[in-house]
Amino acid sequence: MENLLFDQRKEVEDELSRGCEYAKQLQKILNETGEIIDYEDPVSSIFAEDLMMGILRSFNNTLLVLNHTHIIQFKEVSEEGDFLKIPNKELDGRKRRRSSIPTWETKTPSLIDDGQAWRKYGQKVIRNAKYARHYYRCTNKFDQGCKAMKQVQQIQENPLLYRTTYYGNHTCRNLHDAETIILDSVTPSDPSDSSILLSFANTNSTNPIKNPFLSTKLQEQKESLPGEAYFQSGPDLSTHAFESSGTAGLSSSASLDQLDDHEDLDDIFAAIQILMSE
DNA sequence: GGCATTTGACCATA
DNA sequence: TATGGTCAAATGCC
Ligand SMILES: [Zn+2]
Repeated sequence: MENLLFDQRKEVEDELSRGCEYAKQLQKILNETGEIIDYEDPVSSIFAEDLMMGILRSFNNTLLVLNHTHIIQFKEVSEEGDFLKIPNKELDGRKRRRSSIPTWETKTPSLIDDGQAWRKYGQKVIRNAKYARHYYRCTNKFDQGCKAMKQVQQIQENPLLYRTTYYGNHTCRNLHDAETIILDSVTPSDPSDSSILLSFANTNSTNPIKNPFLSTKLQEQKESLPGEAYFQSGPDLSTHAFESSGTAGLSSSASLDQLDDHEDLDDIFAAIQILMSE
C-alpha cells in the first residue's frame, strides 16, 4: 500500500516535471522577448504543436494517476479521414471555413469543465447516433473574435462516455483577471526535496489554473445530457488508460507534408501573435 | 436588464 | 433532398 502510493507519487512527479519542461520550452518560444517563431517555417510549427501536445498529455497523465476515476484519451487529430474534410475546391477565399478539421478530441466518462467559457448555440439529433450532439462556441466570439468551438456528444451509456471535439484554438484573453500562466523559472534545485517546483503564478489567487482537464468539476447538462455523473473503474482500467495515453508520445518526426493542409496552425499562430502583442 | 440555454427554422453541402 | 451545422426568437436564470 505504502509502496503503491510511493510509485504513484513518483509517476506524478515525473509527469509534472515533464510537463514543466514542455511548458518552459514553450514559454521560451512564446516569450515576449522575441518572435522566435518563424511562421513560415513548418519545423518550428511542428515543434510548437508538439510541445503543446506534450503539455496536455503530461497533465492528462498526471490526472490519471491522481484520480483514476477519470479516463481521458487524447487523440491527436491528424487528417485521418474520419472527419469532415475541407471542401476540396480552390479554397474559395480564406473566409468561410465551414466545417473544418478538428484540432483535437477527447473521450471522457463525464463532462469536464475545461476552464473555458463556452456558449451553447445548438443541438442536433445525429442520424444513426443514439445521442444528440451539442454545439458550443467561445463566449468571446463576438467581443474578441475568438473562433474556438467544440462539440459534445455522448457516445455510449454504461460505461458512460462522452466525446468532445474541439475546433480551432482560443484567441481570446480573459480580460478581467488575465490568468497568465507563469512558470517559476527557478531551477529544480534539490531532487531529494520531493516538492516539485511547478508553480503557476496567478494574478488572483482563487483559481490556480485554467487548463483543460485539470478541473474535475462537473457542470453543464441538465436534462438532455443525462447527468448521473457517476462511474466506477477498476484499477486495471486506469492503468490501461495510462498506458494507452502514453503510446503516442511525442512525434516531432511527423511528416511535414501532412501539415500542409493543417490550417489550424494558422489559428495557433494567431493566438500566439495576440499573446505576444500584449 | 443582461446573459445563457432551448429549440425550431434556416442554410450549406454532398 | 437528406443531413449536419448555425441562427435567432423565445424562454429561463440571476
Ligand atoms: Zn475563446
